Amino acid sequence: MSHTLGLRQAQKQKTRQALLDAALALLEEQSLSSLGLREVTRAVGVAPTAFYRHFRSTADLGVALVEEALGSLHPMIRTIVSSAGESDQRVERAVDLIARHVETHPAHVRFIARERHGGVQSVREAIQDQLARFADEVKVALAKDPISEGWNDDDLLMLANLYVDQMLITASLFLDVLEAPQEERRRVTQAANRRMRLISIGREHWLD
Amino acid sequence: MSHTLGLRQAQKQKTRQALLDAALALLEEQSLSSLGLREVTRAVGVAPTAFYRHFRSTADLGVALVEEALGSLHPMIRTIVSSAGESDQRVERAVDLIARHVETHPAHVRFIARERHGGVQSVREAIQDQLARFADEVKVALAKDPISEGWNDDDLLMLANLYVDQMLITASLFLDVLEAPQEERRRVTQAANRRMRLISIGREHWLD
DNA sequence: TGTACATCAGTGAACGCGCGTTCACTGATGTAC
DNA sequence: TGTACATCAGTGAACGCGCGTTCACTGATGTAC
Repeated sequence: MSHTLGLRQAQKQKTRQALLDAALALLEEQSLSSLGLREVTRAVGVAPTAFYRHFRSTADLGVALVEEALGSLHPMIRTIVSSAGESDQRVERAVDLIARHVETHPAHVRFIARERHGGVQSVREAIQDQLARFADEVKVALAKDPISEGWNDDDLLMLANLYVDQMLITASLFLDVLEAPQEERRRVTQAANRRMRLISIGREHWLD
Repeated sequence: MSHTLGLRQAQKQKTRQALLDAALALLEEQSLSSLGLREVTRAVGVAPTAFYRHFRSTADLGVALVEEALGSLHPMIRTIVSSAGESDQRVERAVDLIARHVETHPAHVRFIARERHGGVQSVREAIQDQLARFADEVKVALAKDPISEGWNDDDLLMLANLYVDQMLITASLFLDVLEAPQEERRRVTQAANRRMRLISIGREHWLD
C-alpha cells in the first residue's frame, strides 16, 4: 500500500491549491505587487487568517506560482529541442507547441511575462533562476546537434538564451491575440515562424 | 519676443514634472498598479489633492511616463539604424549606445520593461503603441539599406520587430548588471554583441 | 476496538493605519479697463 | 500705472473603507496505548 496523504494533509493541499488558483486568476488584471491577501482569501471563501497557514505573504505565494508555471514548461522545452527533422519543420513545430501551451495555460504565461520584470524581487529572482535552467537545458540539447560542431561554450549559451527569450516573446505575442479572429492569430504564427527561421539561418552560418 | 509660459503655468509644469520624477523613482521598487497617489505627493511635498490638478489617476500619470521614457528613445533609434560601416562595427556601436542609454536613464528603462507586460491596461497600450512606431521607423530605415533588396514588406517588419525586441532585452540585461563589476558588464556586452551578430548573419542569408 | 490526549487548519473579532476622493477654502497670478 | 475682478494651483479637514497582522479559539483529524 502506498502512503496516502491523510485527510488533514489532503485538505490542506486543496486549500493551498485553491489559493494559488484564485491568485492566478486575480493576477490576470493586476500585478503581484498590488495583490492583496484578503482579495485572495475572499475569492476562495476562507478567512483572511487562513492565508498564513500556507504562505508568509503574497510574495511567497508568487514564488510558488513561478514553480507551478515554469515547472510545467520543462516537458515542453524538452519536446521542442529534442524534435528531429528539417529546420523549417522544427521551427513550425516549436511555434505550434508554444501556441498550444499559451492556449492551455494563458494565466501562467501572463503571470511569467508580467512578473519577469515586475515589482517583487523574490519573484523576479525565482523566474530568472528557472529561465537560466531552461537556457542550460537548451544549451545541452544544442550541443548534441551536429550543426553545433565547432561552437564554443559561450556561443552555445548565447544561442540558448536567445531561444528562451524568443520563446517568451512568442508566447506573449500569442497571449495578445488569444481572443482575436483566427486570421490575426495566423499572422502572429507566421511572423513568429519567420523570426525563428531567421535565427536558424544565423545559426547555420555562424561559423562561416 | 517669444511667448514665455507665465509664472502660473511655469510653476504648474514644475510641480507636474516633480510628480513624474517622484513616481519614476518610486517605481524602481514596485509596479505601477500598486503605486499610490499619496505616496507620490508625499515624496514631492505637496498635498494629496494637488495630484488631481495634473493627473486623473496614477494610471494617467503612467501614460505620461511612457511618453517621457520612449519619447527620449526616438533619437537613439535613429542614430542606431542610420549608422554606417561594417556589419560587426554597427552591431557594437548599437549595443554600446544601448548600454549608455541604460546608464543615463535606468529608471526609464526599468519602467518600460516592467510595465510593458504590467497590470495597467492603458499603460501597456501606450507602450505597445510607441514600440510599434519604433518598429515602423526601423523598418523604413532597413528598407533603405542595400542588404534589404528583394525583401518583402512582411519580412522587413518582422526583422524590425525582432530588432526592437532585441533592443529591449539588451537594455534589460544591462539594467541587471548596472551595479555589477566591470568584468560582468563586459560579459553582458559581449553576449549582446553575439546575439545581434547572429541576427545580422541571419539577415544576410535570408534570401539564400 | 476504545479511550485519552495532541496536533493544527481554519475561525472571527479586534487593532491601528493609509488609502482615494470630496469639498469649501486661500491667495498669488492674470486680465480688462 | 492703478484698480477691480476672475482664474485656478495648491490646501487641509473630513469621510468611509479595506488593508495586513495579532490573538485566543474550535473542532476535526491523528496518535499512543
